[in-house]
Amino acid sequence: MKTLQTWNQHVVKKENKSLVLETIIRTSPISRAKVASLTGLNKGTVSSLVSELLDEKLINDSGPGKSSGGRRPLILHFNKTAGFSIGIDLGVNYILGVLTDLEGNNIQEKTVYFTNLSYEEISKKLFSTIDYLFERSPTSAYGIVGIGIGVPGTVSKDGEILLAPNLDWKNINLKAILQKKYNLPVIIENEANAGAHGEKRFGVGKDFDNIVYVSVGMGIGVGLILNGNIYKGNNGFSGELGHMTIEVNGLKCRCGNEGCWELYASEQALLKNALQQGITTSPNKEISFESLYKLAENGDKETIKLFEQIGDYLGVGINNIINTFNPQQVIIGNRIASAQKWIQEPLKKRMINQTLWFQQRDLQIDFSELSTHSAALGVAAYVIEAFFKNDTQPKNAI
Amino acid sequence: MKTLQTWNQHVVKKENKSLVLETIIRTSPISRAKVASLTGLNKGTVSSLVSELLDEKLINDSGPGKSSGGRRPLILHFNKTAGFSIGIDLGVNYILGVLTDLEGNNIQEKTVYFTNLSYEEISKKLFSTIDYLFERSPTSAYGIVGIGIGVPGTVSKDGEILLAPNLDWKNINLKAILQKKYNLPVIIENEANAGAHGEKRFGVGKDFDNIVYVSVGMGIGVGLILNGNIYKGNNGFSGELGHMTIEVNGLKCRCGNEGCWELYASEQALLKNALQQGITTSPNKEISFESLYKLAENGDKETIKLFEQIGDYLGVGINNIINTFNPQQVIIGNRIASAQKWIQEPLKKRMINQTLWFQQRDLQIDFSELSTHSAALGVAAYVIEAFFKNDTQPKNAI
DNA sequence: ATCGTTTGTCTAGTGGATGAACAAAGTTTA
DNA sequence: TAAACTTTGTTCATCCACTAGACAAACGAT
Repeated sequence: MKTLQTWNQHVVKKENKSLVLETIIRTSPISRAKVASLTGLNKGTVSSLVSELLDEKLINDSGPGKSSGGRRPLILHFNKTAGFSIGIDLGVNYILGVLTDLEGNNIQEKTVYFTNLSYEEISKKLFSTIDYLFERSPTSAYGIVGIGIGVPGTVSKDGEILLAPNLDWKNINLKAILQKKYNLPVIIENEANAGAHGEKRFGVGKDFDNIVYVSVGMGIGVGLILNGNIYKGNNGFSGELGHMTIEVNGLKCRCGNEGCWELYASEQALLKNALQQGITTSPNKEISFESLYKLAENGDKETIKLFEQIGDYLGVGINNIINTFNPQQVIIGNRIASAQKWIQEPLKKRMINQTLWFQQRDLQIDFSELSTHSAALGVAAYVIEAFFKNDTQPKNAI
Repeated sequence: MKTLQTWNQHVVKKENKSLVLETIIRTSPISRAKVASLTGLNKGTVSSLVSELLDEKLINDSGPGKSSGGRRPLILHFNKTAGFSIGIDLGVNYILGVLTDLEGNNIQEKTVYFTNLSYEEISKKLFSTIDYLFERSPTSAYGIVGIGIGVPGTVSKDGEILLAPNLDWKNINLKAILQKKYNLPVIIENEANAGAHGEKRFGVGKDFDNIVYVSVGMGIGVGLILNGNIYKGNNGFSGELGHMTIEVNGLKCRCGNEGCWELYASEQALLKNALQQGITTSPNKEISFESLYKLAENGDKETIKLFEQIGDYLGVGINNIINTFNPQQVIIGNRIASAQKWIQEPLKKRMINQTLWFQQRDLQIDFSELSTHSAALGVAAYVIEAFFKNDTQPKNAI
């Protein structure tokens, strides 16, 4: 039995206050009268809610605006600097941290690169990145409203990192650790989910409600936005589409399965194929995504073919995804997005041949807009949303 | 911009009235006091809402019950016969119609079999099935509250059947036709979605919120319940998992794709393989699911192997589904469910080998409980739910 | 017989939305 | 330039739904 209770009457106020605030955020600068007509609320109701929001410093009044044939409106603005959010993309060999205002604008950022570090070393770098952003955050009414971390692995619903294979982490409760250290709300989210949310809020996914975000790095992660919300599955383990079987009795994967998609369509596959074909970049230098990218850029036919092959296999998996989710949009994100020019064509060709006609109606394939920042901005946005959800009841600004 | 407005204050009443009604339905027989404590609402509030529900004939008062040390409670019951619902499973070679009360109990049913009929002939049979159930419905306060149809094909959000390949139907607006003919609310739903809903409401899926219902008949359809709600995708075309690729460059499918799952794991595949192996049943008789079932039942090793092979391939696709959706439960439904004894083992074996360990936690594979009735009962339930959604504001019973 | 309990109704009170009136500050028109 | 209309935002009386608490009815326990 659900303990879900749809109760009382001052829920109405909370909801309406939320609605007013969201309307101001979306359409600011705006007058009280306009808010009333947009929301359908009474002018008086809006007036009183607005005055509370002003008290809470969440919005500003910038004085009279231009008249449209009557009394001049008092212009309201969202006070986007009433607080700040920290979003971290914790990658396999980098940490990207951003500091954003309450609108999600990137105010400060810092990237640290590394290779093969232990958990202790990485967490030290993580803490110093957070500290760095803390120090650079302007003073504000609410200060830092929370910390969000995107991780390349599976996260349970209570924020424990259960398995991050590429980091070699297992069962780490980063949420508890950070909450204790900083005494702030902390959100841990899968990197692909965070990226999907970032693209939806700030990138190419703005106008869509059913989005499949495919994060192609060394592995493949997928973030699903269904009916406008992230879908995490039962234990928060969804989106493990990198381990979808696309070839029965195919290559052996370390996950125990065979024929997994990410063995055919990720950076990992690209590098392996390049090695097998004996493609050489600079002598004595390890082959890498960047070096292959340069080779292709210089017109090396063999390398371009490798990228095209990745595109083709991406198409196979994406085709499955489309037949499963019937999304409005598929977004290819993470590093591979930079190779769009070679990947796009074979991918689309595979899709046109294989996807059911009625799935192609209103379907769009896009490449990431925020590029490497989508996950960090996405978790920062999650933090902001959580802040507002708990903050529509009056809270004291400084 | 969404026109979604979270507004006013008598929404509260509607919600609470819904809550009270649902509580009574779930836990009847029950007293007003118990409803109050279960919902968290005030006794007075419950009293007034209950009196409205009594006026609307949606609940009954059966007089005093047993005391537990104080005044005897007045026992409330859900008036499950205040109205009736019609649910139809429109199959490829049959029509199954059920008449249910408002609790979804099967009151009357009628099945018609046929082969290779035109749209006109089928719709005639459909109408006569509906008429049959109409005539047998008891008189009640609200009469028949609506008609629901489950169809083996894709249905758009406004109820148009876009493509039902096995019926050879295309772009048929059955909803408009029925609404006009019967002047009642009509719900058209994909058969797999309906089946999923049926199993969730009345079958093995009762206690789960993330369910994948795999309907294996001649083809494979999938109904997805995510976060407790049916997920239909952008255009209502989701769940076309029958056309998921499980073998690159595999068998050619009439959908234009290659290596589609349903070519390997459905009745269609079973029959084809039987033919190829030269398995003979009764001479001069066409091979069929039933005849193969009998052969296997009699211990024919070859035939059993065919079923096991289906189980294995079902496992491959289900494995993909699990890695995608991380559901709590997978339900195998439709006719193939009757072959559980041969299918179950190879299916589970494939899964244990291939599914990620953390996906197997809290995961359950079940076979359908309602068997052939899940889709019909499912749409009937949809109709009932739609009735209550529009009926929590007062409506006049007869 | 008395006391405590449970149930359901009733009444007064409260919080929040609404509509209308109104003042303030504009623009448009004659 | 004055009069008339418009637009904005506040105030106030009213309404609606929920709540708390009092109360009566009906029961069990001692």
